[in-house]
Amino acid sequence: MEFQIDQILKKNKLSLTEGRKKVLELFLKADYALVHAEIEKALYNIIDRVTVYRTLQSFLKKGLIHLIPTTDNSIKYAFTNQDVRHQQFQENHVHFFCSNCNKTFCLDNVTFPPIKLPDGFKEQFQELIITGTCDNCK
Amino acid sequence: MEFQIDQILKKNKLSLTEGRKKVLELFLKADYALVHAEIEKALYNIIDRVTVYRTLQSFLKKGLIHLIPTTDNSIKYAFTNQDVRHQQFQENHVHFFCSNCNKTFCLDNVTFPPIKLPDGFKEQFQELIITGTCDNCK
DNA sequence: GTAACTGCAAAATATTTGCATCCTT
DNA sequence: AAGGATGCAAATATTTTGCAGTTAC
Repeated sequence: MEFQIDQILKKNKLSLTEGRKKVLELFLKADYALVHAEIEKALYNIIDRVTVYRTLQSFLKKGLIHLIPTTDNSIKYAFTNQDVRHQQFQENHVHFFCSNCNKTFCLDNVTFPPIKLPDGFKEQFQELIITGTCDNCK
Repeated sequence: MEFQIDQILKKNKLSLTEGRKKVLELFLKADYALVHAEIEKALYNIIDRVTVYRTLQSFLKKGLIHLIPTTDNSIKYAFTNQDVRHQQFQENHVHFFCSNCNKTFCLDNVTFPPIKLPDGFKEQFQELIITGTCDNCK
């Protein structure tokens, strides 16, 4: 995995610092979206809270991770699947929020048809958020 | 409108206090979702910041307003259309986020077909967030 | 009259910024 | 060597809590 991590950072023109490697490792190991607090906690006394904020910003800017809409005043970040990156990322995207374990998953393989909008509204992209119970919690 | 405000509060078993009337009035006048900061600002030196927090909580609990997922670490509250309340509220719901004016609208009349999920995932409800430019900003 | 609501103060959290130092390239 | 990244401290911003006083019914 270390090799993969370095590759991803290089490909995105991000310098290979310890903090970035650690944060990226967390995203690769998790199959669900992360919030700042989880990352901060996981890397407690390894990298600083502020560095986590800045690392997330730089990952976001590169498109390495993306934001997932939430209703709970948190920001959820999900690793952007490198394969779908140029295909679906800017288009329709499906996320699943498990109301039991509170985890959010990207459903990269699920698609949905575009929806017709009222006059005057012009769409850029659509994202679907499905709430329910996930595979682990069923 | 005053009559309407009182009616809505009564119907929802909420006492008719000045603060609640003012907050509800804002929701009725706006055709888009509000965030705490907007409400606080609009009612500056009329009702306290803390009361706004508590009023939003009580409206939420009654279903008078509902949450809209956002990616920007804010909580957006939209007035729940009384007509669709028992029909669509717990089911599929469509919101439109205008990337120009940053306002979010409920599209009560737009519907979409349910999406098939991978095995193990069980859905409760789905909500679609469409980003683009709204009627006012076109 | 009583329970619920409100305002104020303060505590607790969360996020951002500045700056000196360290690390990657 | 140089620019960018980091840690620490501190400034801001946001949200929650406690409590005494007030209001709705």
